[in-house]
Amino acid sequence: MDVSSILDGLNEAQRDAVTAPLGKLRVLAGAGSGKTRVLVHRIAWLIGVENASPYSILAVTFTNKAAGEMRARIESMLGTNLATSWVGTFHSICHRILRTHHERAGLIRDFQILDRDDQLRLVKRLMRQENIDEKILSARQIVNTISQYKEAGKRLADIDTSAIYHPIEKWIVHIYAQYEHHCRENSLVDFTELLLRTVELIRDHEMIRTHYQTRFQHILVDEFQDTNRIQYAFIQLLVTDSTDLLVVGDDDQSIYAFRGAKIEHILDLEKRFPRLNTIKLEQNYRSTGHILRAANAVIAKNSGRLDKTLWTESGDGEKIDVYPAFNEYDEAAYVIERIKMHIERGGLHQDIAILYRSNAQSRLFEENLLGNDIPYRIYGGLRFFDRAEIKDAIAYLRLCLNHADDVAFERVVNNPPRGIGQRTIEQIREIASRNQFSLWQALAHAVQQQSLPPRATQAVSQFMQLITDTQHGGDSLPTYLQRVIDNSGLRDHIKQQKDERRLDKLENLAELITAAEQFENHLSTEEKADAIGLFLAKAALDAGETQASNYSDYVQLMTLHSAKGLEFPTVFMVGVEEGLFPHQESAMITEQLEEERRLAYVGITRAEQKLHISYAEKRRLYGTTLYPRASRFIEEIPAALLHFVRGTPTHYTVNATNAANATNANLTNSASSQSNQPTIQLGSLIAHPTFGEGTVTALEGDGERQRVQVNFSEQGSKWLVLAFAKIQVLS
DNA sequence: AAAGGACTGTTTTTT
DNA sequence: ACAGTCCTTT
Repeated sequence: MDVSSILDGLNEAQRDAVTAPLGKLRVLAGAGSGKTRVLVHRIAWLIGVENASPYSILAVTFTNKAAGEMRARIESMLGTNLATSWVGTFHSICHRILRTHHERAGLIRDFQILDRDDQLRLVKRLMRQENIDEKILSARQIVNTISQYKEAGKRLADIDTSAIYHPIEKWIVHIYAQYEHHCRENSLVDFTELLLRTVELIRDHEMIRTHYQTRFQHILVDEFQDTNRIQYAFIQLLVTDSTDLLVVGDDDQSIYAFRGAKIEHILDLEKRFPRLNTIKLEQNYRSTGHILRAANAVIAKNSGRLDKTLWTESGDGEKIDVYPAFNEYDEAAYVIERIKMHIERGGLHQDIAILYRSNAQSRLFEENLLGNDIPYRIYGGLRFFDRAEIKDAIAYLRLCLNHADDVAFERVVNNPPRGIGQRTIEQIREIASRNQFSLWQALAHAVQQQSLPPRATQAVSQFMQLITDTQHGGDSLPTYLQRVIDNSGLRDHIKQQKDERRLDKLENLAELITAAEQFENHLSTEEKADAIGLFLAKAALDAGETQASNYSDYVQLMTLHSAKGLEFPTVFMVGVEEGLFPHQESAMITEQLEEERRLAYVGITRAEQKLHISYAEKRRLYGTTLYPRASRFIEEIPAALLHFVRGTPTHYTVNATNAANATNANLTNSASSQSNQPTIQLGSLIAHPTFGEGTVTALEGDGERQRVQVNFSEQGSKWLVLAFAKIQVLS
């Protein structure tokens, strides 16, 4: 691999980053500035020029997708396979370490991973056992607090229980204790535990620590602004004075504080590494000048930034269209209309993304896209391995392999229903906890002692028979999985349901077999021996395809958060209103408001050619009606970059009284309740209780949407919706 | 074991 | 408003 081909096509800053001397380097990569490129080329540089062994490289990402892309790009660039480098998510890397040193970590080799759903089930069960009322303290709250403790590195021993006076907190700690006990007994590890246990392992075992510190001479971390406390601790434990460390990230795109990310990690990195070099990537290859200037202007309002300014060599492009909609229906109609125009001009659906702050906003757009036969895809939602039928099948697989897997046991013991009711299960749990048995052992015990009623004994015996009959006899992963699903009766049960998603569910089960086949095909020879264990880990750590294939022509709908890292020729940012975005809860607290602003920055910088921003002047939310103002983020964009779009003004005379009465009969005291008013028309002089007097400069819409633009002598120009504005027509 | 009715929470999400 | 969950009923 020669030097020039590694540096080909890189700009100066990118080149500086790729060729930087070994040491501690922070690359601040603005949106669309070629961040992944730098990571990929840097690794090629390390291997090709610095003669680094691929074995000495550790590259960490947050998502499986990012890890997969990075590996694929490096491999295609180098023309070799990177088998000995570790490229993966924090969680998959920690999983690998724990599996390797499972005994030292106090785990069995095939320890299982608890996802959030499993955690909740377990905590709920413990709460019932302890008679804690879920109405007073939710299982979710407990799970969240446990995660927070773990993220802070707090084990039970680190919690001073005598200093806790609040009963709720006492209960939480009490359940935490039981939860920990149960997980330790059963070799269960939740997502946060995967990281914490690894950090403790490396911290407390010098041999292991030295091994990895020596091995990983080159450590690269992507999206560093998203690291939480344990992830940061993990990196710090591996990095020594001689480690070549590259962290890449963007403080302006830190949008995950709510899940524990600490922006300080990227901001204050030089405090940890005084010799840190910093390179900023500010040239943007994605968006037009107008869009970038808007993004720069908005983010400039934040404090404590590392201060980047994006620029581009491409032209200004079009202005940003801002559409003040009458209400959310009008907003959707605007977006649909623009999409149709785009298609008529020969554009593709996949060029377009609709981005919103909260998932609930997707519904209206879905309905309208559907109604207009425009193909669309929604990102997010349930991922493949999170679907109930898939989790059921996986639970059967787990139970067949390890009868002592109580989490799997609980999930499938009466699913499909086989007459093992609540009553029986209670008895089994009782036997299990009295004798320190697994639930499976308790079943066997109960059958042997004939301590269950005859019908239950019958049902239980059949269940045990089913599981023991499905032993793993050395078949391949997909063959065995197929057998497990067949024997479980899941398929037949789904067939009998009159669920509308019945066919989808059956398809998903078939898809699971396909996934297992593909997974096994991609394993190396030595990994094949572990195929089942590795597949189970994948099912827990990689939720499967979450997005539509790139080859299909769909309009894309997603939250602003899930849009991070993506780009689209045309972007609609919708619902850009005070209360929604910035969200109500975030508006009062500076840190949270700044995070919302970063989210706005992320949204704006998704657009390549054209950005539309819309907001509704009236919106129904949670059963009430809001009359929001345009978001401050719109005001933070220089007006010269914006083009305000209005519906085609309808220049005809309307009767304010009728219009208002038709739609808003309850509004007394408004102009609507007064008769004998002159009709409102262009040039009418009107009075408004707050804005004073003004002249009508435009009229548009009809019915409930009918509104007027009024130039008030004191307050300037405003749009008012006749249906609720308290207008008095003077002439 | 499925179906109806009350109750709840409602920003963002990966692993 | 509304969807998802829990508990009751049949």
